[in-house]
Order: sequence, then C-alpha cells, then structure tokens
Amino acid sequence: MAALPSPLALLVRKLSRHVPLEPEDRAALLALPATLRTLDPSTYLLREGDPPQYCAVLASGFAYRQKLTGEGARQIVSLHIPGEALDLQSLYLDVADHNIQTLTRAEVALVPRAAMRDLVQTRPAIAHAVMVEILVEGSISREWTLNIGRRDAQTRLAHLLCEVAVRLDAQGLSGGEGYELPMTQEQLGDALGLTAVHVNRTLKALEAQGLIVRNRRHVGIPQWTPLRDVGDFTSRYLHFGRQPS
Amino acid sequence: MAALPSPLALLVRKLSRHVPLEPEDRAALLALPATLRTLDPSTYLLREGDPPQYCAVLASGFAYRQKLTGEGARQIVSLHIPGEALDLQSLYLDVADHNIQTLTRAEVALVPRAAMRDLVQTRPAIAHAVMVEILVEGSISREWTLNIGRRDAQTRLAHLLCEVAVRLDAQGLSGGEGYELPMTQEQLGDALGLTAVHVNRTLKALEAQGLIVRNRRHVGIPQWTPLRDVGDFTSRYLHFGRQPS
DNA sequence: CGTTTAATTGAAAGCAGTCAAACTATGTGG
DNA sequence: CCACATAGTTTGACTGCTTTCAATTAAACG
Repeated sequence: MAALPSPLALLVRKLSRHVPLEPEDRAALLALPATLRTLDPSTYLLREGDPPQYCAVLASGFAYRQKLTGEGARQIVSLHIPGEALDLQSLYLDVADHNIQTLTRAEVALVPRAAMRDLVQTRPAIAHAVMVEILVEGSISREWTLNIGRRDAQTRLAHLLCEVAVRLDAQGLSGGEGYELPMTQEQLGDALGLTAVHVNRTLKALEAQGLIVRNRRHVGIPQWTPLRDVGDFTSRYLHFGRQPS
Repeated sequence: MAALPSPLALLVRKLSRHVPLEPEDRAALLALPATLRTLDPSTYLLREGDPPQYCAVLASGFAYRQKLTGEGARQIVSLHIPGEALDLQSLYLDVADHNIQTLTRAEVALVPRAAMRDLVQTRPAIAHAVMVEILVEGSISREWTLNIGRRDAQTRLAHLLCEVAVRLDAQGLSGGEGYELPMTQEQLGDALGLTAVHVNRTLKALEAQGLIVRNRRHVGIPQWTPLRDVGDFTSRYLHFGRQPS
C-alpha cells in the first residue's frame, strides 16, 4: 500500500467522484498545507472529548472510528481506506464524539482544521464535494445500523466483506480476486457487534460454503454474486451513481 | 402537539442553537417557500430509490427514517421531533438511500430542495448551521450503532428513552416529569434492533425497577439519574455545548 | 527460539427470538 | 349502548443464535 506522489491526490480523486472539480479546485486542494506522518497501528488520531486540530487524510493504510460503552465494550462505527478524509465531521464540531485510530501502519496528511475550513468557505465546488462526502458517510452509517440491528451474523459479516470490496474497488485499490483486510477477528467483531469467537466461526462457515477463501488476512472472493446475495448487499447506499447535480 | 405560528420558527430555533444567526438569516429562513401539510401516521415522505423533491421540516408530530433488509426486516435508523429537518441528507444526494415516514399525525413544511440549496449557497451562516445539523445527526447515528451493537436490551432501551427525553427537552417540548412517546412496541423494537415481544418484557423490567412509569404511551421518569445510569447515557454525542440536567 | 498475539475449537450458559394465545384498548356500525 | 373488528400489549413455553469460559494451536515478533 504505497503512497501516491501527493498524499492529497487520492482525496482529490475521491471528492471529484461525486462533484466535478475545476482545475483550480484541484490545485487548491493539492496546495493545502499538510504535514505528512507515518503512524503505527492503533495510533489515536483523535480522542472522544478532545477538540479536533487536524483533518487527517489517509494516504495509505486503514483507519477506523470507534466508541466505547461505559462497560468498556468497543464498537467500531466506521472503516476508512486510503484517500478518505478521517474527520470531516469534526470540521464544524468542536468536541469529538468518538475516537479515531489507525488500523494498520498508515500514512496520513494532517491538514489544519482552519485551512480546510477556509478552503471550503472559498470554493463552493469543494464545499459541495465535502458535503456529499459527509452525507455518504451518513448513509454508510445508516446501513451499518441496519446491518447490526437486523441481520444475523453470517449475513452481517458477508455484507461487510462486500462493502469493503466495493469501496476498495472504487478507489482503485482492489487486487482483482479479493483484497487484504488487515483486521483481527476481534476488530471485525467490534465492527459487527459480534464477539471474536463468533466471527471466527462465521468466517469458517462462509469459507466452508465456498463464498470466500482466506489466506492470512487476505480475503478471496471466488464469485461475487453468491457472496453479495448471502450478504444482502446492494451498493446503492454508497451513492456511486455518477451524477452529482 | 400544536404547531407554532410559523412552522419554520422551530427550525430557526434549532439551527441557531449551534450557530448564531443574524436577523437577516432568520428572516431568510422564515421566508422560505413552504407548503404546509398535515399527514396521517405512517405516511411516506420519501422512499428509498426516489429522488428527493422537498426538504421537509417537522412542525408537529414525530417522524422516523427506516431501511429494510432483503428479508423484510425493518430498522429505524433515526427519530425526529418537531423542529427538525427531515432530509437535509438528501439535499445533496440525488437518490434516497432510506425511507422517511411520519410516526404520528404530523404537520410538515415542505421546502423545495432548490430553495433550500439556494439559501445555503447564499448565506454562509445558514450553510454552517445546516452543516452542523447534519454532523450532529451523524453523531447520533454513530451512538445508535454503538447502542445496538454493544448494549443489552435493557441498557439499549433505557438509552433511547434518555435520548428522546433530552432531545425533547432541548426543543422545549418536554412536559417535565416525562413525555409522550407515540411509538408502538414494535416500532421501538425496530429502532433498537429487538423484537416487539422483548421490548415489552424490557419495558416491564424497567418499570418493575421503578426506573420509568408507563401510562399508555406516556413515559414517566421519576428520577433522571438512575435511568441515565442504567442506560449508560451521556449527552455528549448530542453536541449541546453545555450540560443539560 | 522463547514470548506474545491472534486464531481455533469445544462445551455450557444465556439473552433474545419465535410461536401462540389471551387480553386490552379503541373504533365502528347497528 | 352493545356486538364485533382491529391494532396493540401481555404472557408463557420453547428454541436457538451468540456469548462465555477455557484450552489448544498457529502465527508474528524481537
């Protein structure tokens, strides 16, 4: 998972997928003041209760956002792949309501919150694109709620595997027959509202049915359709439909 | 649940809670072209797959947003009380990813999507306020994910009851010792990822512990602290700025 | 290599779901 | 005002998906 020339290039690509950006908009994005950092796995980028300082953009690696119950149970509330901005939601909120952590070793571009806000304020197209990005995140969050609230373990897990596959593919990061999912089974459980033990059993069940092929952390998907069906997956909620408006 | 003089007045109040609005901003909001409608319970305001036409603002009554699995199971992904805009998320997305329905008989002000977008484009303060509203909704969605994914039935239900209490209170709609929650137990289940039967048992359990007092659809909360503790509830995720009671 | 972390597997327990029936409101028509 | 219909609430008995607890195996790491 190597970084591209500019860590912000991926962001430009992602933003312009929904809203067409003029060359000036792209240039302005790429010109954002950014500090590049390489972070170890599990590094906190933001903690619940803290004021966000930066808007981090993932250049390589994975990250996730997470909340804890009073009893200490963890729920991962979103996953992030390279090219995604990690706390657009904090752009206009002064206190974080959740934690943001790297999943793997990751390269992030730290853009000062003020710089990002200025850019959004100056360039309507970018404002629009950021808004769409935030809304799509909201849509994904709703789908997760549905997934966790109303689907059984097998469907739930298959659904997540499908979502990651599609999102990686859209970012041009898919390796064809599958992908590297750098999550422990405990983390998968935390994302799905399941225990690690049950994730293990469910993964094996999916594998036994020939729906996936596992090799270390690599998830192979021999045939898309059966997995998609088992996972009750439809990509509408990802809002990939080309038109913005 | 009577409507206020202007159905948009509540929206102004809600938006200005997070971002100070100038008199001109308020006037512009109140001047939005709006069609007032009274809708029966369970009326659809938007269906998944359809292009949103209006941004509906709830003047009175309750509404919710909902998604269905392929097997037909329903998950309510958000609840809305008077004063809230029902599809800000659709403002910049062209296809709905979920359904929006009234919960009770409700009065809504239908604002054409274009008018709302124009207003947001022209008035930075309103854009800011709308953005914050959207972000807070995202935060609530994350908390719901946590609630459904990692809390047991009793905690989960108590948490929801707390959230509604606090939100109603913030909108000035609380009746002191409790409130009218016009949801069937089946709908509560759909919001919590539980079955109606189990909601019934859990409600009785909360009642048996003296945490709530039920009378029809009225939920009485004799003491806030015990219910809050059982529900593992903290209001940070609602981003009210200060601490409520 | 020894140590630590993650993945597996088995057995038992439990929370929530399912199925079914009875009961209670509310509403309608006669 | 009562008989009947409908929607929602309660309850009970039973099932079962997931969790828990524990122990073993495999992989990752310094």
